[in-house]
Amino acid sequence: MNSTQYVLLSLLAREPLSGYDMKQQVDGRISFFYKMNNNQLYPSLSKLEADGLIRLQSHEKESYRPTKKVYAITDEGLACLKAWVTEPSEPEAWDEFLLKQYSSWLVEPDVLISILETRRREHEERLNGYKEKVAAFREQYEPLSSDHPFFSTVAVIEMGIGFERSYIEWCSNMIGWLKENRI
Amino acid sequence: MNSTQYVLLSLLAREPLSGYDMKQQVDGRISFFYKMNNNQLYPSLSKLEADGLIRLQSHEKESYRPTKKVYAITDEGLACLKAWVTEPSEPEAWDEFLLKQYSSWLVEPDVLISILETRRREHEERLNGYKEKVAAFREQYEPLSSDHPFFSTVAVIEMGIGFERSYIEWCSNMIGWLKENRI
DNA sequence: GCGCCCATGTAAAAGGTTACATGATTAG
DNA sequence: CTAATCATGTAACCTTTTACATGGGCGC
Repeated sequence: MNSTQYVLLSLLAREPLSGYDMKQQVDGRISFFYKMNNNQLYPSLSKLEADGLIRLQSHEKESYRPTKKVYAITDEGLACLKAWVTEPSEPEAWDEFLLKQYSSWLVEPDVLISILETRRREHEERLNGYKEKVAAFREQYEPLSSDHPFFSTVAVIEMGIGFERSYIEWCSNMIGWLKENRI
Repeated sequence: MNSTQYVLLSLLAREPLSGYDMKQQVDGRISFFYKMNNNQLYPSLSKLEADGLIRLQSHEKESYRPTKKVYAITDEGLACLKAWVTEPSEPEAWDEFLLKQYSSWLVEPDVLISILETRRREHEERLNGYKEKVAAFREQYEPLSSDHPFFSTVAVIEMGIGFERSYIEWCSNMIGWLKENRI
């Protein structure tokens, strides 16, 4: 199972769609963190169907158009998707985690909270690592001149720090929201 | 020219290194946004050398060890790297932009400032787009239940908002710093 | 008539991942 | 004597990207 297949399952978990419609949705709605092309799309659909994770719901020939094949997710497909979403991701895999979060509505709030807490801890560790690196650089090489390699090294790590901070904040917001609305 | 080749140029712009040392540096220092393996490494080095962008500086046989091939960047290589760094990246390509910023010390501050300002503007537009999307969702579907697909949709866009914000802030910090230290 | 939209797909090439291969030395 | 480190590389596989192919209808 590759990530394209999980994306297709994620979309079909929401509503039945044709291959063409799935591509439209990916392009229009989640293109900022995932891109798909026809080459991955149709073979992935065939494989999902062969594995029994999706099934052909209708096969309409609308007048002149090519037969539109609308697929729906099966119970096995839904179980497979749920298992993938709750399975831990590596901290580097931003996009995989985002894809999983796109199906977080399938997961029980308590399970989701514990996933988010683990994730937050990992990113707090990374954040501290980056902070230490930058502090060491700044101490040793102050003042930094913009034509020195370390200027860029520090700049790149600063970007990492920003991302980790917003990641951690997002986890906290999600956890807070889930705990408030759990009762 | 693929991104691996630019990474190698970025490292050699800082100091002469052997293939093995480049891999060590990538693994140890910039692994959080870039990964490299031997398969890409050695063919890329050969190609860069064939294209005259790097040259073999020394070819030492230290007693028992395999001959260590230390490469240095050429003037053509430096020009090529500089051209790549100043060339605009698409807003989606985070990692490419980060790689380019790793060599930003080669670029004149004024040029770098204008690159960062363009970049910031692009991300401000994206941020506004996401904000509008979330507002529309929240207005239509309040209150959001955590077992409804839109809960996840909104969550994912919120993460995008966080990233865009930290990106914009980083650009602003860089621009501010460069302007202060320009005189 | 030209190009775009719908809707399915395929082929070829480039890029990336995993694992293996050599071969000497040093640390346990 | 086993495993790890240094240092080069190759082979096989998987994924991704780019482009093409079909074919009718619709707007300009």
